[in-house]
Amino acid sequence: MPELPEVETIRRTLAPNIEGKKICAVDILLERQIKWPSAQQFKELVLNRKIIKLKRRGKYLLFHLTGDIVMVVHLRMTGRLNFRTAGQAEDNYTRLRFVLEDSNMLVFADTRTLGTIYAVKSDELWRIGGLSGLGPEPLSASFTLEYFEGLLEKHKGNIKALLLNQKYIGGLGNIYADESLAYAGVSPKRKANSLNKIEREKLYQAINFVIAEGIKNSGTTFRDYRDGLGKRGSNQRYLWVYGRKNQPCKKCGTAILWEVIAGRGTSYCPNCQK
DNA sequence: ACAGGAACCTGATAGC
DNA sequence: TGCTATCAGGTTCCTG
Repeated sequence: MPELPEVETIRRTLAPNIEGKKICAVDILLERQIKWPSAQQFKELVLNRKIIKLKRRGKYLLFHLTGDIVMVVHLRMTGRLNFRTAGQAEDNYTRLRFVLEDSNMLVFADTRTLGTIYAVKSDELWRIGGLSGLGPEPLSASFTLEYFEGLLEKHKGNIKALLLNQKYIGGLGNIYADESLAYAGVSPKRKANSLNKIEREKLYQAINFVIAEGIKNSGTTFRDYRDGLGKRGSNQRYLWVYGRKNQPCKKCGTAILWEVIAGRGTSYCPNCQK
């Protein structure tokens, strides 16, 4: 569910509440969401350690703990991380609960149970394949126009599939891929290497723009997404195409189309996006 | 390299 | 009201 802006918002809302706190208890309610190591070993690795720093890479959250341990969380479609003060009601679909030294809690809840959680020594992050192979992310120094142009020139596959591929660009998902293409005026059906120089530049700027706006608006809440304190994002108000099937394009009034492209539901304006 | 489909899961909603 | 089909902010694995 959450893409880069949502995960970044979760990071920002959680960090001040959990950094510097010790994990005093771990309740694992659904063991299979712990992907590495075993549930028992996971518990031993994180218990009684202090959360030094909460970082993010792409759609992954990295909890840096004392003793060179890193707990890594990927929320997939419906995962949530919630900071709960001692008296607050239990989340529905709680799968994992961390009780902190001040008796507040960090709760992992996940309706569809697709989220994945790991704990590794900091020199064993390579065990998490999707994380170690992550491409440069929008707004970062390594995501240059030169890199992006080279990427598009090298690939003759579908542009939308390329934008969604985390090893090429880290952090874009279905919403922001569709929005980027809409802002750039590029059809999601195009082949990556068919974009000319102007289109490549427009798309590069569009990606950085929609991600920055998404962060500024605290993420996009369609259904499940909430920040680390349970609040909704507001970016859904500003979307051009995603979730707007049959509604008029905000630019030209043409009805937004929806169809499956590159295996994902895709929204676009057939008039503005060529 | 690339495309397409299935798998992993549960729940909301649209349509009949 | 009640069934069925489809869809969902993701990723990985398999086949062709």
